Amino acid sequence: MNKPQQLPWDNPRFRNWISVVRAEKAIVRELSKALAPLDLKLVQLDLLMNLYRHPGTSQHDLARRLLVGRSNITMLLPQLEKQGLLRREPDGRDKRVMRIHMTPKGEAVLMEALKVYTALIDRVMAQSTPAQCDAMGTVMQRIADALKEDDEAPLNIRG
Amino acid sequence: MNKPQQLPWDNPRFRNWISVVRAEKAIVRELSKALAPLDLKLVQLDLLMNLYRHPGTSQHDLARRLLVGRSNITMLLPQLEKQGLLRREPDGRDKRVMRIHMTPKGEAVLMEALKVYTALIDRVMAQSTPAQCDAMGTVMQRIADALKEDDEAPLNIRG
DNA sequence: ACATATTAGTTCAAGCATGAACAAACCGCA
DNA sequence: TGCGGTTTGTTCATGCTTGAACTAATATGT
Repeated sequence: MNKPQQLPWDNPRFRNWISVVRAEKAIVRELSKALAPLDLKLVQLDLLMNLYRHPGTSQHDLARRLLVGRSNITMLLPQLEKQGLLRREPDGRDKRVMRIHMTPKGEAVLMEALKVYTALIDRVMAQSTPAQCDAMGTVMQRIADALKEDDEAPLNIRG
Repeated sequence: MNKPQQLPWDNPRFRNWISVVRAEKAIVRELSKALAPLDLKLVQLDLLMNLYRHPGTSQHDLARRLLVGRSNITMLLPQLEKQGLLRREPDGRDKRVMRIHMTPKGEAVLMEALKVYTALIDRVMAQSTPAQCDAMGTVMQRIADALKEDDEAPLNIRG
């Protein structure tokens, strides 16, 4: 129909968001390349990072925190287990759940990967002030919070 | 196992970046849901947005700007062409290249999708000040610029 | 002009993520 | 105890993305 009076590209908030998307894409590409020597993919690093902060977690909780399907975890774990980065052991009380633990090798690889990761982040943020970075983090945190409320309290009408 | 003196989670820049990743993921999920009624996927919207700003572009340039493979464009276009959102016509001078143009229907759908997009962005950024949003945009722009220099192929999206 | 290199687009096999359907284990309540 | 209902993890078919070959057209160098 008729064009909107104001194109999104004239909207400062929208333009700023587009910058986010582009930067995120660029970082993902760069980080993927940087992780190749460690034989780690981004999703695998994501998993290890979560696992480090939640030792002995279940596959279900892992999937929930990583925002991926449970079946994805099922197919992701054997790769990492085969590489000796983690081990799965059945829960004693609930025979359905598998508890995931990192191995020392897993921690070592994670630390190496995190060095690469932080080096990249430090590099690309070096030209912005800490105050700017914090402002960015604040905005992002609020975005995630705003959308998290949607998921947990889906009060809006679904039809 | 010697742990690094400073874990990345203690690094403000890294923590701020993690917020970016989470926010971006959340927005992507939310936007995908919001675009479903328009029968548009995110990559398709991405393509239309690029096409709007670069009418008559070639598939090769589209792929380069969208940071996807050329084969991806080849398989993406027929869907959109079948929906009547764009048309492909051969270049008069170079018989290898196809020029992509949006149809009026394509523009209409794009505008509808952009309304949804901007509404979402406006909503999640409403609780941050314009100054904070601009700071965020500045940081992101610098990140993209820093990584653009790495790439030998200059992708000049800003027109 | 002709041989070679390069480029645009396509095809195809492989890798990944998703969600529905499923089995096993657990929970709750009578 | 026993019977539905729920939860955990797996399997499988589907769709998406990629990168390597491939064809056709163009550019380049001698």
